[in-house]
Amino acid sequence: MSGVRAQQKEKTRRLLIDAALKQLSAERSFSSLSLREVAKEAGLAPTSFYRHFSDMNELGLTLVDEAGLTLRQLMRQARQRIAKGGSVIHISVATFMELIESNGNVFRLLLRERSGTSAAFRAAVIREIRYFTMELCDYLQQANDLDGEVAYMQANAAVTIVFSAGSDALDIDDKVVREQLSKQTIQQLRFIARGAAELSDRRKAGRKN
Amino acid sequence: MSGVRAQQKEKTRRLLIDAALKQLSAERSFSSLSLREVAKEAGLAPTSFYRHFSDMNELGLTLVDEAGLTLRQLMRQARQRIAKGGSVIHISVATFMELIESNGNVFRLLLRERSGTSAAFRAAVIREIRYFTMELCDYLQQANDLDGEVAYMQANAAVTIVFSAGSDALDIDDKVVREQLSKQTIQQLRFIARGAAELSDRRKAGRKN
DNA sequence: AACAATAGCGTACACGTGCACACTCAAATT
DNA sequence: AATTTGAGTGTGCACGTGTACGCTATTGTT
Repeated sequence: MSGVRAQQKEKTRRLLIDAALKQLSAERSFSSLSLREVAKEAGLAPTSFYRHFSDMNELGLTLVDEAGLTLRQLMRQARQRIAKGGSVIHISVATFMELIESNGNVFRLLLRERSGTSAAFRAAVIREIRYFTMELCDYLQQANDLDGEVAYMQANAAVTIVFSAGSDALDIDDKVVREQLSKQTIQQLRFIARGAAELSDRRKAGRKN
Repeated sequence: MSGVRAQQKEKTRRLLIDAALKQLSAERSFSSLSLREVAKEAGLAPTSFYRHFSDMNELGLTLVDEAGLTLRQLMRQARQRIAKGGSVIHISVATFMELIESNGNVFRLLLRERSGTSAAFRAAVIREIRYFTMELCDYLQQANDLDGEVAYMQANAAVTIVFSAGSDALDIDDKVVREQLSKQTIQQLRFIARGAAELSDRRKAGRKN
């Protein structure tokens, strides 16, 4: 196993993945992609596809995994910025919006497959979003000293709001309108943070009595 | 124009609409439906389809319109229940969850086409959701005497949370888990309501000084 | 050096698709 | 009563699809 062969295989595997990603757009969903199209874009014969994936489904799940990875990188990036000081909510929203702008099609993939027709896809997307939510939950719990259940509800609501805003942002070209959307999203996240903090306090007070 | 003919036409038009709705499911999206399938389900020859819709697209937009109608009926229904007394948030969530249970496929249609590949579909869905949001916004503004902009942000966030919960509910069979989801959603809506009320108060106080 | 494994190719097939076209025949109009 | 309209039919075409099959050529193993 010198690797010359395996290395080449990995290379064309990436070619296929990238070919699929490249064809994704606002007008083109993964499910509308055909095996032949992807193979062609990768410069392969249709039948060679099977040397790497048994199925378009398998390719799709790989893409979802990669998208989840992107999401986790985003979280790390946001944390680094936060460590340098500034409003947590503001920085998080800004970082997320930058993802939308630079990796719109990856995000679209997640949004679409979350409500798609394949149970496996839906489960995979939900899993990735859950990771994301859980990481935020831990952070909130520690940073704001929240009740665990309350922190989860806040994290869940926050992720929902941010993803929805991201979805809206995908259809907005005007930079000014986008900024407006960010501002609104930030305010909504503050609503949630405020409500969560109060409930957490009330619960803690209840326990002491 | 005695109507015997027009009446029959309307009847088979409904047949087509119902056929399409019938074929929608968790595993079957509208975009995956073919003209031939729909026509067959309606008991028509494929080519007869064109006497009623120029396109599958046109049928789809009609379905989205109907879904929007369903949404507005839901709002009315919730209001009637609220008038009889009880927690506004609780009743609203319960009513919405009933819609998910009885009209899951209609709701799925909205969710999917909102992030679909057709700009026209996306616009149509967004329009319907906006109507819904605006109606809620008016209600919140009047009932809670809120600042207009704040009321909109609250309505927008609330609809986002509820729709997301609805989307989750579609994949939950267990009634207990569903109830848990409802409880969580109610709590999240309270977070938002709390935060919105505070901001609105602060704004009003600011104006007086 | 001989052999096995395998990435990639080209051909071929059956299938479902949207849609064009030329019909029929009942309802509506004149 | 004569004519026009239009809802619904059946046939047929060109196209894109997934994938089975047998092949080549290169790498890895013995």
